[in-house]
Amino acid sequence: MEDLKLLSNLIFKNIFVGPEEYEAKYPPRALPPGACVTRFAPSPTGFMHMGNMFPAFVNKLISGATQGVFFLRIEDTDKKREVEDGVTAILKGLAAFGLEPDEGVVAEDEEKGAYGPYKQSQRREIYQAFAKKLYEEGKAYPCFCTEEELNDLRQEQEEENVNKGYYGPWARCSRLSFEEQKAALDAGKPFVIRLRSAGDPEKRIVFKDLIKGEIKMPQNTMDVVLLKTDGIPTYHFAHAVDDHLMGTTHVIRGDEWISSVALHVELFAACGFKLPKYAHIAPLMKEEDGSRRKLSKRLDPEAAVMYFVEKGYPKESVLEYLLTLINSNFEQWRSANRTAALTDFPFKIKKMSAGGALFDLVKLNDVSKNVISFMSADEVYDKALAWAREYDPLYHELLLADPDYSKKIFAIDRGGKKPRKDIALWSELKDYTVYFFDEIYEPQYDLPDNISPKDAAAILESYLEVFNAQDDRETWFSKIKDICLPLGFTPNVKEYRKNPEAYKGHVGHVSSVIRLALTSRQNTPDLHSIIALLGNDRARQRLGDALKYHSK
RNA sequence: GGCCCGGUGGUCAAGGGGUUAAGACACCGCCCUUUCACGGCGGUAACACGAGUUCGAUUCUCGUCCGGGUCACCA
Repeated sequence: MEDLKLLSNLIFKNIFVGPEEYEAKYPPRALPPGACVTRFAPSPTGFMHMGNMFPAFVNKLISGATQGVFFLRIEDTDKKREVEDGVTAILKGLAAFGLEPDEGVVAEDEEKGAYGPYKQSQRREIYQAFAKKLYEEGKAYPCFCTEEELNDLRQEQEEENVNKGYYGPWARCSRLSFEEQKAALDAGKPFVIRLRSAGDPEKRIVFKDLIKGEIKMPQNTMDVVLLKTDGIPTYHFAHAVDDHLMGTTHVIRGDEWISSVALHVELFAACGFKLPKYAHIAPLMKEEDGSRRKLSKRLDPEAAVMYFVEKGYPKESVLEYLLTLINSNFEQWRSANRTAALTDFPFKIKKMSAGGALFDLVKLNDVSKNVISFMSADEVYDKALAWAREYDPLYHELLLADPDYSKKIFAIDRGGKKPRKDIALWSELKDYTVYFFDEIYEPQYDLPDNISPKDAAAILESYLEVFNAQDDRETWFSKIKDICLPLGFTPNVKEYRKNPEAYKGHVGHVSSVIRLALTSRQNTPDLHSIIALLGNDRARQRLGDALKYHSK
């Protein structure tokens, strides 16, 4: 007994605060019944990508739907992989999609909440305290095996064709006596702390995954590393200690973690912690060469969360698209509640699909067009402006020069029962509205195949004679109809279809010539509105320029 | 290889012993229409395979196949 205490203090130096004190310091949360405490726990190893963003969103959704708490914990236990400004990158990615945590790390060196610190690198003593207790209870032991020894072990196991790992008869250090432990310690040998697994390979654990349902698998038998040589915990041990102390009720993470649940079950039991509920989310997939694979942070540009920000997808669009993947009944709800806030959607984790979905940019675009079509002109202006400030300075300047004018542009064909749905990204907007801005507009004088320059000139000439930008819609269009017949076109489209030989074309073709002259586009929103915005002088100028060109 | 998870149209998916197997995206056609969009109507297209249970399996069970994940002092 004395030996144990002595060794314990030798192994866990300067650990004077015990687990009981931490338990007291972090009491259970006072939350309404049914409230879920969820978390996002990334390691700061690079940019945010869809692979974490997706689960983060689900976590946020669940806590939000239950008046719970969503906190951010930084798992910076691997200094080798850590990246500079990693926390900032995570925070930025989260903020770009409105997924700010309620609690936890909120800036590179700032956090809020009573269950911190929320960076694992600052929780070393806590893990040590719990590991020390485990050691004293005989549930953990120091292991002095070197990397080479471990490699040899693995090779040996490979040759004997048995499961690889540090366990049972292969776990040499688990049988070290106090004397041997002490001797190694005194010799200054580096060591890790391992779990002394009590698992029985013949027995199975059963747990209920909130998404996948009942899962059975063999008990854990591995004497996994709890504390690394540097005294910092591995993911598994940190998960147990942190999620217990922080009061996490629901652990929602990618399903690559499913196979470690057996370990986590043992760890929680060994520590005397109540097991949280688990939900494992299938990964987002990508199709390539006919087969699918997990969306790759390294290989796929669209995996990066900032890719969507740069492209100019409104954050609502991305979230909404993700929701169509997350909850099978979201689209139905959305079509019944066109303008309701996303947070009003009655999210149910049970409705999540167990299989991995292909990430479909085409569908995203469709969702985005819908989202934008329901925005007001002011909203479009504000959001496009914010995007342009960051990613298109020239366009930003143009929008800013005359906000009122810009808003009128965005108001065309917007707000009615059947709004246009042709913008999916802010980055499309400049090209889409280019003819409204003289600074960037370069007229082009192409014509449709069935219109000769001579006819075009004739149309423009006749039109200029009657043109007035102040005309109301009806007058405006009747003037166009009126010039048709004398020029050999018919104002009646149906008539033309019946009898195409009799005419050069119909009013649509005439309009096309005018549209082309004014915008250099075959397709535009409502021409009458465009003319009104362009104003008399500018419109006349453009019509005249085109006339000059075609008369050559 | 061991252990897990998954498999309904091209994609996302509803359904869960008896259904004409929803809906959305994409695609095609028609209608509306001065263009494009929007909208409306319609169309092509699916239960991986094989056994078993059952009067009856897409649904339940088993096996096969295929896809994915995991077997670190990484998370």
